[in-house]
Amino acid sequence: MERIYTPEVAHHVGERVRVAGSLHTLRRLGGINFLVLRDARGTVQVVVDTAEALASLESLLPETVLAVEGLVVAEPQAPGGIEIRAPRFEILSPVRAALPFSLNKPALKASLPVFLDHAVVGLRHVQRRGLFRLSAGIMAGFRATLDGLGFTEIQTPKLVASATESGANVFAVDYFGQRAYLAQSPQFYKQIMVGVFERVYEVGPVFRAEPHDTVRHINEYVSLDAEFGFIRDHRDVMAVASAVMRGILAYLQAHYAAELETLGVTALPVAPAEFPAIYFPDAQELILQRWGEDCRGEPDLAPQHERWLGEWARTEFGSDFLFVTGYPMGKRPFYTHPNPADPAYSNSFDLLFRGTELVTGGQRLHLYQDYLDALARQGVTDLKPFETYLEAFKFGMPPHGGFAIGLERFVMQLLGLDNIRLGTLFPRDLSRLAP
RNA sequence: GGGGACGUAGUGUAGUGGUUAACAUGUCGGCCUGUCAAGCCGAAGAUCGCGGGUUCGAACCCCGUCGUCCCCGCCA
Repeated sequence: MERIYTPEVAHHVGERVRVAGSLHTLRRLGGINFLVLRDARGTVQVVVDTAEALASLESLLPETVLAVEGLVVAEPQAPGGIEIRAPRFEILSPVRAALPFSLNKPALKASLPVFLDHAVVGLRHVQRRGLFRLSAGIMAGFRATLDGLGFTEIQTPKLVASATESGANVFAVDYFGQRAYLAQSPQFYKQIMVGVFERVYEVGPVFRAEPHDTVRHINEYVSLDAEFGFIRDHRDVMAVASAVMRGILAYLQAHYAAELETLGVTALPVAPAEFPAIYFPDAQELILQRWGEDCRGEPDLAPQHERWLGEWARTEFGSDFLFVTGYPMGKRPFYTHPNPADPAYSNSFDLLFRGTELVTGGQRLHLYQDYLDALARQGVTDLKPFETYLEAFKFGMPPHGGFAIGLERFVMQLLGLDNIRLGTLFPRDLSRLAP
């Protein structure tokens, strides 16, 4: 008999069906017992009321993998109004060891380190599983939105020869006796590919060797990158970035309602047709006026400043999103395009989502000579590591720009997680390289 | 890299100097024919992270050490 998924069982009342999955829970009441079987899509109750059937489950613990054949019966007392009776069990993979923590309770009760140590089974919990389904939905929504805008998906190398993009620390690896690095971003390659496809995006891992230890940093994360040509300036990039955010949220609403419900998300973030934006120096002025902290002249915003600005966007514009534009040039990588009217500031932006930096982007330089000048200003004398990168500009690149979204941070802010590690399948941090 | 807090059964917690370290959950055994966080009865399970010190006496106080978490810097 062909196996069906648990949500389909309801369509087979009066028939015998075969379902397969994990033993979620077995409630033994004596003469009647209820086994709940969990598969990838849901759960179904199986009534076990004969000694033989019960004996076939003897000494099996939760997470035992089994197949069940039985008769589907409509029963008002059953969860979902449906249950399987007169079952025959086929044990596919018996479990006789107790789990480190219960997976069959509504809320998973394990501390963060315990959960992470046992993530291989902990991820099976319905809520954790739903969270990572949602994460898949964010990637799918990102792709769907950009596909609709004429972008081409690319995959660029994660093993790279030079680690010269910015100040961020990189992981060095041995590459057949040569020094190589794990890519800290696809920046160079995605720009190069604008010369090929004009509009590109990439979903892939990036590696940061920063020894930071906070609730919103990990050392390997998934970056949702986009880059495209023939822009006027960074405002065109912001328009696409906000369209992507709205596109992702709409995609979740359309295709991931069940996961959102499982995770208790009753309302999606407020993403207005046009996201509010504030110019970097104006943001600092606002912080002084509203919260009395003078950070004018500082090259960057501190996390507290971002939280304040997030509140402000919420109360002032009813938006969960806020662009901060024009970060000082000194704080941005060399490929950043300056503001022609105010060259100390850049044509770049951050997008704050509920008061945390979620997206960084901007207009890039596109003229060959500008790159040579920018690198010289950075004190770079050896252009050799930049050779392949610069070659693209030598042979003509359109005005372009792009942005990158941190996937796990998006999940974290969307679901109000306390720690980004909860939004990462197998997080890599200062002390965690396994599982 | 700088600062702060916390380490107690498998798991989550209580216990702030005094016999046998408590509760919930999980596990094991028993009862139970409508459970859905099942219920009731019983059992096992902790050298209180590790090492040293103070004390008649330490889970508790002190020092060291290891581990974990949080904040800042930095970033997505």
